[in-house]
Amino acid sequence: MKIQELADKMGLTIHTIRFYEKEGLLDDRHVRRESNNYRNYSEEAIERLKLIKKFQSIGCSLAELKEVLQDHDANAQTNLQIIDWIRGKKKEIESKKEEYDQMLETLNKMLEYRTLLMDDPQKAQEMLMTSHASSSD
Amino acid sequence: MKIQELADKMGLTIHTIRFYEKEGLLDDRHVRRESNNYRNYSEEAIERLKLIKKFQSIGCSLAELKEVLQDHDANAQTNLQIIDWIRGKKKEIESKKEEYDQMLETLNKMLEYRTLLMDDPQKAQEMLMTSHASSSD
DNA sequence: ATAAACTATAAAGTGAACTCTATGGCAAGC
DNA sequence: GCTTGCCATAGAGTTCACTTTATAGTTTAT
Repeated sequence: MKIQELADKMGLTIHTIRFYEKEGLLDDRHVRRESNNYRNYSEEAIERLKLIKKFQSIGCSLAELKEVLQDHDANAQTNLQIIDWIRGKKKEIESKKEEYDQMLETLNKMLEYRTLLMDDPQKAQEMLMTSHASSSD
Repeated sequence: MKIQELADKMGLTIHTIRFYEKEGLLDDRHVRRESNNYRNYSEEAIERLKLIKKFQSIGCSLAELKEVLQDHDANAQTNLQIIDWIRGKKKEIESKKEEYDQMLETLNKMLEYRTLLMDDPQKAQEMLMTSHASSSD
């Protein structure tokens, strides 16, 4: 598979894919070269890019990913470090989920205030006086 | 309250606080000037910075925040837009939470694989053959 | 009264993650 | 065989959110 095809499949630009390669996020399990020097991507490349996207969406940096996506032929020390990293990430994600729950509460209060502001500005003003649950503190 | 005191309270640098002001995230409810031109922060500044931090932690850009934290003296049109924004954010957060749940599953599988790799590399290898739930796609 | 510690502004610098530009080689259709 | 389009590299440019630097005025302690 050539670069444009992969880019289309993944919703990325060819620039981004080459950029990831340059950053060491892809290796020869994912890209090889044809005789004309064109890049040729394997199916594993798709899985790798999906994994990158997934990790990115939870706030991992590319540098972090580079470490953790290393092949398992790395030494045991690295393996232990990766286990630590995974445990740390799990905790991060769990506390992030709690943060999100709080945020939903905040957004609900904001919505209540803004809706009231449309219907009855007088009452909205009163709401501001008694609590501080708006976007206008 | 002077800028250093606020910075200490909020765990920010004075540079960051001035930067937020320049970006329009603070107004005269939060900062005024003393006769010597020093900034003087109100208690509302603390609440505002807390809100900024909260929104930032769920991935809002400062530009986005500037829009949504505007005072309620904006017109009704703006108010409607803000209500839309809040609704959109709620959906975003809810789907983000689902993503996080999936991610936790992925991490658990990675952890299982990496742990097995320490104890019994042979079996870990077999695991790779039957499923694709590792960092080594 | 002088040093230190704090305040101010304006502007340049940084790092992450792209994104784009310039330049040129290959390939497929007419 | 020429145009169009995809591929290559190298390097410059962009955006965001700070962060640092340079320069200078103000306040506080000794």
